[in-house]
Amino acid sequence: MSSRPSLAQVAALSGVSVKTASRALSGEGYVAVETKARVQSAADELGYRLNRTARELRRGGNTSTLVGLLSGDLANPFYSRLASGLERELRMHGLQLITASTDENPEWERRLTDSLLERRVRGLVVASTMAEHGHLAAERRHGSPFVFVDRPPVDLTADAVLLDNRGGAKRAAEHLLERGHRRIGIVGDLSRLSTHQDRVEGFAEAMEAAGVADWRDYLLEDAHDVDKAERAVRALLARDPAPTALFTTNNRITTGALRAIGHTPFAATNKDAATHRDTATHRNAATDKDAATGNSAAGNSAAGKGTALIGFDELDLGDVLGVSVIAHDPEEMGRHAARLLLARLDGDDGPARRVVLPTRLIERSTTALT
Amino acid sequence: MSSRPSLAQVAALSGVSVKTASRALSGEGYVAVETKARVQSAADELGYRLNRTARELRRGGNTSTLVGLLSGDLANPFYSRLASGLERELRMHGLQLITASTDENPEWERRLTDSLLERRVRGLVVASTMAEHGHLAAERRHGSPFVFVDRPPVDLTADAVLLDNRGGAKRAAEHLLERGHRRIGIVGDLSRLSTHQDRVEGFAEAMEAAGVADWRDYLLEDAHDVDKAERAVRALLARDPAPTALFTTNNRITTGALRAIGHTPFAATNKDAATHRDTATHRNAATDKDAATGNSAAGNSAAGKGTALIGFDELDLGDVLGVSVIAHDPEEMGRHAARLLLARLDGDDGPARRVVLPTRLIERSTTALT
DNA sequence: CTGAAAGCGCTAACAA
DNA sequence: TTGTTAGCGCTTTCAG
Repeated sequence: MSSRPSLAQVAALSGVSVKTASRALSGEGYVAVETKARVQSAADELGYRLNRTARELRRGGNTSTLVGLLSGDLANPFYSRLASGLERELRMHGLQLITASTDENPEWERRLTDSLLERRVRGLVVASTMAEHGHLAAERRHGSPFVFVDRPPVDLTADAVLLDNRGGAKRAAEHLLERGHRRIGIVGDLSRLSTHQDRVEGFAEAMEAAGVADWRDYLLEDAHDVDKAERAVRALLARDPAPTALFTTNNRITTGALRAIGHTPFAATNKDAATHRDTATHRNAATDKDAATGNSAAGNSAAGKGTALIGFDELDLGDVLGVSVIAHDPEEMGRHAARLLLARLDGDDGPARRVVLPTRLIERSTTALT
Repeated sequence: MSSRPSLAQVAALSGVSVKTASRALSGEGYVAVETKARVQSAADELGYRLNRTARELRRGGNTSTLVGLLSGDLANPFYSRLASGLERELRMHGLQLITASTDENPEWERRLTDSLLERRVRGLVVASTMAEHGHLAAERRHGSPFVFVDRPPVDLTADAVLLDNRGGAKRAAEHLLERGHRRIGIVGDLSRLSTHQDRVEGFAEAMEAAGVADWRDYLLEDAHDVDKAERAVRALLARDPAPTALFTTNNRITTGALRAIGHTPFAATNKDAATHRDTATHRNAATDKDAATGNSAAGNSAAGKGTALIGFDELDLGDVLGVSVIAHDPEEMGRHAARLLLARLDGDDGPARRVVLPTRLIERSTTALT
């Protein structure tokens, strides 16, 4: 627990001035080889390690190598893949990522933003959950570049990497309409999120163009987690008349829907049940053998089995399961964000850029013609 | 792009000393309400923001609020869920997570570890990919607590949160053996990883207890990504005699195996193909309609369709797909790591602790009796 | 309640 | 090639 050795101690031990020690260790040059070796071994002996924060303080201004990322929750594959793409790209340029989860809570987002800025991050990538961003206007003047991802800035001009939400959702609806569906349920995330609104809009556009005026009857919103989504879908399928198809507007809702619909490959022998979902519950390495009691998937399969489904976001096992989706590339979004940021750090002071990434329809068995 | 205002500038503008400004803004007290208000408004006017690195430098020692996490790749759900659990727990205690991906490359790990230590992180959580950790012994004496996750430290005493890899793998093998399987293929990750070795050991124990001596004939290792795993499984199934069951030792290998085996729910109508896997490829929002050409999943279904399968790690849609797994809770591992770290930061200097988290068998349709 | 001086660990600027 | 001095932005210490 002895406190860390400083450069001064290394200098003392090797009998040189602090500055010489600094030069020797930071590879600045202009140090006799012999001196350098002596300093090096003194450093090793003491277990010396540069204090990067002190260096950055002295060097002043923009020398931090930290980039902040604010997003909903890393456990969501969309965010984690975004983070992965971003981190890798930054790492290649000597920058490090510091992540903070907001849990889609504006208050947390505000607090964490402050905290990252106090830490003098070099830039900030944010999948914002806030309604507006005027409060960041002052920051921009102080030279911290922001890149918005997934959701655009409101009341603020800044770079952004977005998805073609509207187009993707429209395509999803068209795909279902082409297959003859008219009563199409749509289950969405938090209604305040712009991504949600855009997806509903795109959906609406296709539906109205097809002359389906009452599509709102089958709209369910604010299904923010898998369980809520499962319940929402179940409720939707219980309607009379029931929808013949579903559009789920993100990966978690699609997961919930799949559970509700019971698109299980081997329904007859499937022994899995709702109790298995909570992997947080540990039961001492015991064997779980649930009989079919309370098996929600099987239980409802009669109701939803024939229901067509298409989801926004690709799923990890989407290909194996055969789920039709509107796919896009979260890693690419992260890489793009990194590139925009790096350009700013490189001195680019042009007008704010907005990149819109495409989506594509992947047609699989959940929307196959019967 | 004007540089950030410092406390001195706030002090100047409000006509007080630097120290008074400091007191006013950091809520230290002993400031006249009126003075405090004046300083506050000056700070607002200038857009002042505390420089936390300067504060930490001055306060000395262990005042950083940063905790580092080193792991393979956030895009892997195991790591991202671990990170999520860790981050949330730390956040509740005012600490922030800084993540770095090693891509299972020891060289990167070493470099990133150095970098994090130079940043004076308060502690380090590491899913190490290195063969030994003796080089960190010096660090421990300087008061930076390490917590190893998933894989234990080698040549170093430190806290660790591990899985019951051996027990879980043994249980998997027993489960298959109980169902009458004898020729069981086992596909594993990088053979140098201790987790892999432990899982193979557990598997071996059960196999040998059951009198299956030649299990190694069906062992394939170093299938580190989904594609490699898919190919490995395909090769295994092409053997004569082919294995009747498979044990895949992590989530990515299981994914690859599912693709190879083609456990698709609607095989007859499944239109998905290998080309869809690369979501990195964007094709301008176009519709992908692949005919069954080159559909690897369907193509091999004849070979592997009847093959039983159990995987280590839960899968996102494992319940819907009906895949039997040895499950555990990555978030819990993260939370545990946080707790161990927090205890150390709180002054706990007892002997190194080792937590072993249980696994549990979830029996689903891929190992159902036919 | 307020302030002046010193210093955290490091490096820029300027000497020698 | 090496050393000295000053100072990054903040807080501690000690006086007012």
